[in-house]
Amino acid sequence: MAAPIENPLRSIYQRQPTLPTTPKANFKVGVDNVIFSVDMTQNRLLVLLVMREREPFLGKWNLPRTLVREPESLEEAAYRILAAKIRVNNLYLEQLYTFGGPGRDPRELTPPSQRYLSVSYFALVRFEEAELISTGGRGIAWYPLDELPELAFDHQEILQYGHRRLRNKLEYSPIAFEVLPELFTLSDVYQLYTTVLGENFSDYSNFRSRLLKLGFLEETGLKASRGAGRPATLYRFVPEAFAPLKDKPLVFI
Amino acid sequence: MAAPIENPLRSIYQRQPTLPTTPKANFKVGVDNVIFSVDMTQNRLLVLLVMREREPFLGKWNLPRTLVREPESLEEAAYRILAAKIRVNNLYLEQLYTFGGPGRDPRELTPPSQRYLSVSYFALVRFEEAELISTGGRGIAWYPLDELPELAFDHQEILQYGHRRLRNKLEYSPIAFEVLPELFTLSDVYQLYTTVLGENFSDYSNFRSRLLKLGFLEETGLKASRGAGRPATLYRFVPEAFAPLKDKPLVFI
DNA sequence: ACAAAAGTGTTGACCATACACCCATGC
DNA sequence: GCATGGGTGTATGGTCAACACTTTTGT
Repeated sequence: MAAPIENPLRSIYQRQPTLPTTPKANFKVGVDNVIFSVDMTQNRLLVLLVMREREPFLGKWNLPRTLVREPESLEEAAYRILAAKIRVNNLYLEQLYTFGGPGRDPRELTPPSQRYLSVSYFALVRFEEAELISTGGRGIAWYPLDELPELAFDHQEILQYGHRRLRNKLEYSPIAFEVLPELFTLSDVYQLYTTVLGENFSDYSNFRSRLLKLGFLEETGLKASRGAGRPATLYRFVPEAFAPLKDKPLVFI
Repeated sequence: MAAPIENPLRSIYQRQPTLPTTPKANFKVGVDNVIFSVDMTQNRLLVLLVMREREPFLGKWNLPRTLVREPESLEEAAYRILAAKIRVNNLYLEQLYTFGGPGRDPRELTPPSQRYLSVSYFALVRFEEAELISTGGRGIAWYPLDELPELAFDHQEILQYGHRRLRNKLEYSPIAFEVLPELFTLSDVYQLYTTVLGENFSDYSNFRSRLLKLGFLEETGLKASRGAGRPATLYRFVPEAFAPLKDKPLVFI
């Protein structure tokens, strides 16, 4: 996964080194969450956006965010905004990337000189159980990734970076099962993969046998009947069976 | 790559949310570099360490680091420390992870309350051309990864995280060629992989044919004779030939 | 001539892909 | 009984690990 803002090949001697006498910057640290979920009924990949209620960018959408408070860790701050916006029981959360260039936040222009750095987090939640918490009424919504509004700050970039991470993670780690219900059918899994990675990422029957051969899905014996067609077997993800595969290069494709 | 400090499965409702009235923390932002290089003559993986010259942890080793100054970006700060410690022409640099929990730095204990966050960067440089810059004489050295001294702060953790990233990157991206000389033999490449990933990661002849089949190494026609034995063909990395493979899941193993 | 290092080839096991086909249910 | 979605099987080609073998050099 390449970092988005870097050019690794640039020689360090093409740069004018910052004079060591420049004062050390003072930062406020924000945490920005890229929260994804998948609406399986409509096969849509969604991201959670919040309408800004103050300047700068009042009235524009942005990612759920907060400034880190005195006693809390970055991860705690990430959980805090998440919990302020939605109620969920299961989620996957990991740090994404840190954006810290000068000029990211227009508030930096007004003295006393203050820099704004933001550590972004990436989350995946179960759409069916995610209950949005409406504070005062308006201004929080799931947006399909292909119908995004214009975003404040550099949140477009952060979101793209998160999307790339989501697709990669799906291919080699079992985050899908954090977000599927306790019991699920194999076509549930297939659908989830399809809506995130796009159509024709793999044949259903091959996907199916590959997945089963990995050996961490347990047949429950229960069946799910959804309208017409043969009822599907319900499976359960078995973390203990997955553990030994943790560090191996997996391919769910 | 799992984040090191997180437990994704923990429910957010097991946490006591930070009261929104807690004041926003003020941060100094440090950049810590995990700088690797490979000594091919001795088959050793090395990391650059610096002896601390002030409190806290005076006299202990730590990663090269600096606080971000007013006008510079994170990446610029990373380049700045790197350039202050070594002179190189080629390097690979990318952001690693951000560590920001309270209590990481003992200086946080003395008021006025100030938090220290550190954004770590990961770098790979060419050992043969990396010239250490000795400032005042002592206190900067390449350490083999299996003979590390005790490190200050949480730098042991940062280093381990960097090491994990290095091994992963080596498997699916061409960073090795950033660090090999312009012209190299296939056993140079093999040796580099072996010293980073450990012995028996793959048979030489299989590694060789896999690598050549990828098609981004160009035979130069030149030969390298190193003592006894058949002279080896010198190859060159061709970035244009690699470009189309950029987003595909590569396996160098 | 022979040791040392580079480079080629072969084999059998496994795995991915693209399909064709069978099964259980609702209507 | 037929449409619908679930599930199984198979033939083809490719890839991978292990290992034997050939080639080109220095001494």
